Amino acid sequence: MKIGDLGRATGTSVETIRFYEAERLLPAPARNSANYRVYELAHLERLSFIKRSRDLGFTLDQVRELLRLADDPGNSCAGVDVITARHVAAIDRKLADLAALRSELVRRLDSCQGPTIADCRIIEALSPKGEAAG
Amino acid sequence: MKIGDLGRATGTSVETIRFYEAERLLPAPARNSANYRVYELAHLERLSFIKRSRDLGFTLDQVRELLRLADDPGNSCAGVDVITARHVAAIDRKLADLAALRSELVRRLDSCQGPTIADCRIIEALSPKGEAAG
DNA sequence: ATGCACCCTGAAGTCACTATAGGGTCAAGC
DNA sequence: GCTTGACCCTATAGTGACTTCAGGGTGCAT
Repeated sequence: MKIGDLGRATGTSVETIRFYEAERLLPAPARNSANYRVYELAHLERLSFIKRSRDLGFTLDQVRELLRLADDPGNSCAGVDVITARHVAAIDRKLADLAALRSELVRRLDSCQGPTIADCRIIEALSPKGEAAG
Repeated sequence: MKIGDLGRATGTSVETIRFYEAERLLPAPARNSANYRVYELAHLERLSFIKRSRDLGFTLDQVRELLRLADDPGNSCAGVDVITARHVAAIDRKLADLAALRSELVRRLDSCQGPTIADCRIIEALSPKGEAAG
């Protein structure tokens, strides 16, 4: 299996696969006579794991840790739970931040009286002189 | 007003102010005999505008556009509304993505039976062989 | 022989800063 | 007058997770 096949099979770009190899997330595969990378099933499985983890928003460092834990079936599951729970907490913070941000923006959009910048409540709210309107 | 004063007045770091100057978001101020930057009220107002916009999650390119629009009071307010509405839409997408992500993670956390990696439903769900569990 | 899709490496670009190295300025205190 | 410490300066590199680019090699069909 060549790098393009692996990319199609996992939904990962060729460049990203090479990047993961440089980052030591994915072991360097064998090369054929043309110096092309030749991947085995194990690579496909490992890259799938990485892809799923990334799709779930884990950072590469978290993925590294998850891979390390997953590599030994005798490890305690607690480490995985901690990483996941922390990640959920981080997502909760982001959700709260974004929701606050959104309501602020919508409030400004709704109050915009236009038609020109001179009357625009959004610009007014962003400008220091528009403090009272913010 | 020196760069440190401006930073304290707006809640921006000195490095960020210099960065904004290099990015031409903030005009280069006059210098005193010691080659220190000397800021006027106009700089304070412009940096406040930038800071508020950034706090609302606008990208620097969006801030640039908002500044351009804000600079002419005769401009139509519509441009500002479009930028803001697009930003709200982008936030909505992010909120939906994060919410989906969160429920996925929580589902996996809840179903984790532990105690070891061998029984861990999270790792199982991330692994290709655990497809049926995901 | 030509075209095209695919592969290779190494380096630079993205975003919005942040940090670091290596210096200069200025007021206060001894 | 000398040091200490807070502030200022420039230029450069680092962050995360890729993406893009330059410049080339390979393999197969026409």
